[in-house]
Amino acid sequence: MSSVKAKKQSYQLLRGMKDILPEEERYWRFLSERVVDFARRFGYSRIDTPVLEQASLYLRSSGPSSDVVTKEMYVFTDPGNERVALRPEGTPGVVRAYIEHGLLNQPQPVKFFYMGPMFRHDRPQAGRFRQHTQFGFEVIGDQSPILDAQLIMMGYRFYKDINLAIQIDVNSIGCSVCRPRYVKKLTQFLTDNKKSLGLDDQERLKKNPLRVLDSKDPNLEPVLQQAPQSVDFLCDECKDHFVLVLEYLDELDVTYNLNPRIVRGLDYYSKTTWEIIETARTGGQDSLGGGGRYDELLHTLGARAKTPAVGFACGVERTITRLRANDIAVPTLPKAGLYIAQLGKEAKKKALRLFTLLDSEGYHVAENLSKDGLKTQLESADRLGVKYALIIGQQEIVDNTVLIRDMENGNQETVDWAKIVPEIGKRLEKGVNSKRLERQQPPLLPVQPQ
RNA sequence: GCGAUCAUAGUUCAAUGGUAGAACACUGGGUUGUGGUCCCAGUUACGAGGGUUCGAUUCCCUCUGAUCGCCCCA
Repeated sequence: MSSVKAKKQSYQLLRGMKDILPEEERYWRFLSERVVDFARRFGYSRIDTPVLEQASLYLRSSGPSSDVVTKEMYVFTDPGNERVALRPEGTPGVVRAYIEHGLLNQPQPVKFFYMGPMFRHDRPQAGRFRQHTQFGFEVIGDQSPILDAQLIMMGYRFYKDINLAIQIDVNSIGCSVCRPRYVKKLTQFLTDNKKSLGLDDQERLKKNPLRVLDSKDPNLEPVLQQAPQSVDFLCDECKDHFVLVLEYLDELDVTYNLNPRIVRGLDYYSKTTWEIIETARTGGQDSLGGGGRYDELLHTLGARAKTPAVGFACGVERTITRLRANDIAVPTLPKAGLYIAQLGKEAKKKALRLFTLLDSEGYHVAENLSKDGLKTQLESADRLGVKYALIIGQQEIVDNTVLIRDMENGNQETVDWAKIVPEIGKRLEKGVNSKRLERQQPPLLPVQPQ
């Protein structure tokens, strides 16, 4: 061994990345359980697609005018010399899977949900990370406006249920038939008002005029008020569709906000678009989720038949941030009802056996078998908030008993080893968290025959 | 990608051109048999690199990261 001090190398998180420590786990568990529950109730099946895809998948789908793909995507050449990308969003992968596996041969529409990491190489900021998690719902293979409405309702209900005050902003941006007419008109209008546009907005006007509607420039506000609105340019089909979406939303008692400025940042949207926005605007990143119809994307990505689709996705980190900021309680993990404390070499062995016995009986048992010192162990039991400590020391080994200590009042009772399971059963009948769900498996170890 | 502010133990904060303190947390102890209070002790930090200086945690530069705003978006 060298005595030369090795230089201490310290490692740190990559920019925009985040560790999720146990302290935050309950929020993640809570949300993912909610998502799974929603999916089950509304008939969505889970789909998990890879984080890595051909880069061209996103270039073709999300579009050359979207920053998400052109500026923010993690693209690189893999060791096999293939251009690959870390997914910046979920929809293209799901669509790819649908086409590739011929899911058009299943009863339509096909309903998917997913939850997983997305990557965007953007400058991190409040509520914005380079790796973030989205859950999303997609319905592929049906053009009915009732699906748009149902998805909007799901997002609405999801946030209502977790007590976050949100509003839904809805718009329709038309289809490949009517949108060009609108874009032309809007471009004309914006060009006429060019002197009111800031530098950023002039750039947008060239690249993607629709996005100018999203501008936060207060000077532009009065101009945008006068701007032509996409809903006034919809073709008959898009108009009928949108009217029905709104009718269904009324029927579903979903309160929404008609917002002609919701245009979304991805190129594939058509007809309905919407965003889920926190009502208590914090100024920064207040969009919790968004979605829209993408009737033309499947075809763009190689589907043989025209296949309409619609979906939305929400940000998990942002949702958790808002839950915490609003002090919204989420369930904590169930606590153990029992704690095994041991003192001495033989007792340690027997404690191990007792743990296994009780665990296989379905009890949730805590321990610090690696510790010595009874004091330390009871301290730990106290911190864990267990109802009973089961103590095994030298005396208990000799007598073949276990000492049951009530942690609330300090009362202790010695119980024969053979009776320990029924004795605990008596005491914990009233306990809420102590008994786990019954399991089918046999005990891992045979009960000690004594 | 642009701009501003910032960077000291696990956490929240101090102090200082002569290498750093506290609180909480953690570990151990207060005669290997008793927790929720108390007492004692201990571990742990100047983000990285370079420059100025006799000497840098302190001043300067670069990098890295964080926060906030813009862009964009979840």
